[in-house]
Amino acid sequence: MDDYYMEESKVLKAIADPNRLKILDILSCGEQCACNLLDYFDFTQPTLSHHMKILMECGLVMGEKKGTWMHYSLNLERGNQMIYQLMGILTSTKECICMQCENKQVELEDNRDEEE
Amino acid sequence: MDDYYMEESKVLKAIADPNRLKILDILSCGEQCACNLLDYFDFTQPTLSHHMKILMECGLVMGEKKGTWMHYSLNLERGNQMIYQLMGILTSTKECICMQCENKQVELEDNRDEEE
DNA sequence: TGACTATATAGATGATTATAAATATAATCA
DNA sequence: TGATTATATTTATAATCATCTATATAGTCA
Repeated sequence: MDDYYMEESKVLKAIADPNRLKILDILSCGEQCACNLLDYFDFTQPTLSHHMKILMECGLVMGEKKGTWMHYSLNLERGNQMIYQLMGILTSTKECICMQCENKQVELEDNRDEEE
Repeated sequence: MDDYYMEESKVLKAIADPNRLKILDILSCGEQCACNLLDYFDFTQPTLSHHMKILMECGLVMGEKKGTWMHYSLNLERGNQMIYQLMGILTSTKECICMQCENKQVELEDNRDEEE
């Protein structure tokens, strides 16, 4: 169960960086090569390469080498999956972790009784 | 403009941790006090306090002190806002950063001509 | 009041991360 | 072939982060 949070946190860690959010925003309008992407930023080429690797490792970005140029594009299916899972965490569902321990539910009800 | 990515990355950093995702999942079913939350985890009370502070600072969680107990609850409006902004970044929109530099668009078209 | 309980804060530590400089790889072109 | 260009990798460094121990704060109850 905790593996689920671990996996989701990996994708979120990948996008929890202003530079990588900007990269995703740029790619949302279509494929770009690394050299074009670099123009938007102040950092050096190795740093861009590092960020692209992180975005590719979590599956959000796909890379295709065309001759000398590396072309990057968004994997929208992966993006949708990430957002769907995030909404699942923020929403009360039958599968939710707080439904899986009856004692917890009882304690919760007890607390509510005390409050009102 | 870059401030936008900075702000969004702060919320994402806050949730990009497996323990904090689990906390959000638990809170999705309703308010909980800190003592109940702690039962789900292996770490110590000060560590929980630290995580709750981070979740509160980004506005995703609200805390209310009731006597000795601290009661935490999800701020769903903030959660929705976060997801909406995330979807905006992953979607091609008129406001998108890649639309704001005409040169970039020209370069992009040139690249496409070369490819096909 | 004093003892107890719940929570927060301070300070320290080990792990992870963003970045740059230097270097390596690999494709293109003269 | 050699020069140039685009990208990736390696290594080092400074910053950030998760966690712990110890301590402080503040509310409850006898």
